[in-house]
Amino acid sequence: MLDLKFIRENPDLVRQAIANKNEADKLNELLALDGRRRDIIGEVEALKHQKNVASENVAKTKKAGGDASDAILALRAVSDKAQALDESLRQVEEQILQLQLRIPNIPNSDVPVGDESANQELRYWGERPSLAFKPAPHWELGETLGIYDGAAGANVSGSGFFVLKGAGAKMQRALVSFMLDRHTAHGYIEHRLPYLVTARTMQGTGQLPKLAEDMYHIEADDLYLIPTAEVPLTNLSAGAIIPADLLPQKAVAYTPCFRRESGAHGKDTRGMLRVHQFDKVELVKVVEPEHSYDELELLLADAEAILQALKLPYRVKLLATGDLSFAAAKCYDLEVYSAGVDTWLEVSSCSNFVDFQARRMNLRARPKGGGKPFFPHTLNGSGLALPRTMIAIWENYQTAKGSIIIPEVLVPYMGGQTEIA
RNA sequence: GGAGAGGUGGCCGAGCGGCCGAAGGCAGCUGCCUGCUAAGCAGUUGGCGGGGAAACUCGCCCCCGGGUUCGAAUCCCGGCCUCUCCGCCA
Repeated sequence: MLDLKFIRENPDLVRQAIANKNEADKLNELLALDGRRRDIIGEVEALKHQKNVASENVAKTKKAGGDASDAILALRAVSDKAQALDESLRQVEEQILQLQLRIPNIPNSDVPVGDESANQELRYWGERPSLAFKPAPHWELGETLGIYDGAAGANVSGSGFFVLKGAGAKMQRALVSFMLDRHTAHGYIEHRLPYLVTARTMQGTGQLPKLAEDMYHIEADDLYLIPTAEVPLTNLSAGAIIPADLLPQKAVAYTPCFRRESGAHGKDTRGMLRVHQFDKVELVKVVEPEHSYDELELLLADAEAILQALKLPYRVKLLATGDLSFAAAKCYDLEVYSAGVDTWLEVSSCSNFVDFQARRMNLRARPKGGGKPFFPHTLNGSGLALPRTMIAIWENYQTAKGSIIIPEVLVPYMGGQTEIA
């Protein structure tokens, strides 16, 4: 979230960001509450000071063996009044927090303003495959080869779930291992994470309160299934003050991701394009504020390296303000071209959240020589989302006879297998 | 799931309901001393918020949230977490 003081001092900037991100504008309400909050604080603290002084006098009187019953009687009134004020302060602060949690991050100045039509396609990499036959979509390929079973997924869990079998399942595992190996070679520390997290954790990275409808919630224990490893991975040190010389922290984790996709019914329903559960390898960085935009470029390059190694054609998009997520200040999307469905599939979003998430989760860092703790910047990016990466492999590497050539870098991870036929 | 123990500052560890934001120790920092290091001596070292240009000042913080009280680290209730034992279990 944004610093209350910053909001107070830069209302126009904040209002513009809200408009650019198409969020509800509750700024005036927030500012009014903030004024009330400070009024109450002034009052309640004066009262408490009075109370503290008088209370000390009671102690002294009693110690000296005197009678303090009059003073005590007078104090009771002051004490009650302070308590009542404290209660209204608590209420105002809760209201402020609820509003504050719904104010989006401010887009960085180099982010194009506008809706998704203002997104900038920055560059293309690789050649789209030129197939001498009409490429089949992955669900046809997969079902024919016996490596994908959509019906079985629906059978056990309903629509939006799928099953991989044989070489399909193995390729998914191969991709996970390959990605983890690449990223750890680039200095990311591998993590295994909980898939269920608390509401507080969801709030830390910005999923709650806004996206409550998009997540699976376990009622009995009040836990949420993670929609991305970003959530547990970024929150690992939430609430703590970490030594700044531990920065930058680079972490990678493979987890399944669970999404209700409540707003997306009827969209991309075939195959593995949009599903309720999918695997993803995620990169997270916690860095010094002054380096975060450089780190974003490096993060993007680390994600791109996977697509390049797999020889999959892709493009890089810089998202416009209207397409930017609630918590992000700047974001690049990586989209892979997939021949069967003949579209660009988003396989990674690389974002810089600056101090927005750190402030929400109260994650701070202590400067090397000591001094005031500061909010580090957090970043994340998929490296990469699995089903769509695999879709692109199946569809781009398919042959006229219906088999799939396995990308070279994956062959060692597939036990030497070079083709799925 | 059952029974017990415990959560205090960067760490260890004390703490009768009233100068306790908290003894003492360690670690850190600053002086002094000293060929260097160590030791010794003295001082110093938390977070958040309000006011102030600033020096500074006020309030809150002893796991969290309530309660009792003029006054709570200290008493009461609830929760969370950690540890030990038993049971169950991949």
